[in-house]
Amino acid sequence: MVSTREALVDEAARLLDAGGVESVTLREVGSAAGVSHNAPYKHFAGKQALLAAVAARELLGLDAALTEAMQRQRSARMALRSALHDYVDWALQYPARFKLVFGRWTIDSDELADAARSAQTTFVDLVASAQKAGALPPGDTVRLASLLRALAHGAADLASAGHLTDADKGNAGPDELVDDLLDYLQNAAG
Amino acid sequence: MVSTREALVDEAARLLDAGGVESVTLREVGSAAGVSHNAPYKHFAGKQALLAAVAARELLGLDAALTEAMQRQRSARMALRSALHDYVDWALQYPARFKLVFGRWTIDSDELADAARSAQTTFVDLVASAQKAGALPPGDTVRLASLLRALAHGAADLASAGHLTDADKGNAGPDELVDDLLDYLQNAAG
DNA sequence: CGTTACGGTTGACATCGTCAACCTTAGCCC
DNA sequence: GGGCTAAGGTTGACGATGTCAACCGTAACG
Repeated sequence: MVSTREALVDEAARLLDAGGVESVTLREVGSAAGVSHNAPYKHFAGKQALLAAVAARELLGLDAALTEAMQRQRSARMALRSALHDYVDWALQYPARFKLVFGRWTIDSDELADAARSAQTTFVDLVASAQKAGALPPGDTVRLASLLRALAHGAADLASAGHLTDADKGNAGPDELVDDLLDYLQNAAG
Repeated sequence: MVSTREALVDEAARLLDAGGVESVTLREVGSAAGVSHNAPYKHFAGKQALLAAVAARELLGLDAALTEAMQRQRSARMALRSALHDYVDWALQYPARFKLVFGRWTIDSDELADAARSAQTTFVDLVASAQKAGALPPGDTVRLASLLRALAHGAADLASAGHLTDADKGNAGPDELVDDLLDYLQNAAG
């Protein structure tokens, strides 16, 4: 038997996927977890704190997936490409979790901040490997990582919101945009 | 004397800036416009329709700013850079409007769709000019425009949410990321 | 055995989006 | 002029929701 706290986080994540943030109500979360509409307050300071716990759990999962992609691939370039594609695919499959994790955090959560720091460090390491392997141009690694992260984030967000299909050409999805940038950077690395 | 409808849109935009989307209530919008809490329903089908009107107005303003930036600058490269910087600056100054305009639209609004199409066309024209001037590599213009738009969007969104300062190096703000990408693309065009 | 902290409950309250019913006024047709 | 209609406004109500307060049982511990 899992703890009630975990059950609440599980149900909140499930409702999040089912209908977006606005469909997550403390009453339904409690009800689905088999407790009353006010039980969540015994485990979280409020709705925002519950959502922060969901975000932290999701961010830890992303970090783990990133680490795994790093070790699975042969070349640093393919590892980076794979990681960015996984990120984009995850964002498109779970848009509500994506917006929750990478939206503005309304509360201060150490759990969440730690998870974010860990994921950021893992990704910067991955970018550094790709630089050493000559797949990316040299220079400030953190700054280059920010560039890659910003593009993947923006492409995923625009696509998720339906703003990338304006020209309905169909050949400019978020995955293709990531590949385009990697190609440009590869050439710049000479 | 402006129409009540315009006043409602004005007040909604003002409340949006004051405290985010969740602080925009139809009751307060109506009250601030000097009408009752139900008057907005005489002009809009509901809250989403009112927000869509705000988004459409904002998008038209963006399009106009884009056109103006296009004509103000000497070179196509500077025009593009200026337009992207303006976009980022606007997103950082009015994060709620930014999220509203570029988030998922929950209703079908012709007004909104037309404004988006217009802004998209203007931006693609700007990218085409930069390609002709040799500031950007040749190739699918729409796709290249998507790449630029995705980066600017992602950088602005991450910065607005506070997720770009993790390493607090301070030298990788959204404007710098835009410049980095433009430099890489300029070299690829050479 | 008394006390205390934890996790749960019920009940209440203010706020919000929305719907229904009603009112007023201007324009229009006969 | 008299009646009709539509636009724009009002009040009142309802259900859903986040949150607070009060209460309660139970297990650990001195």
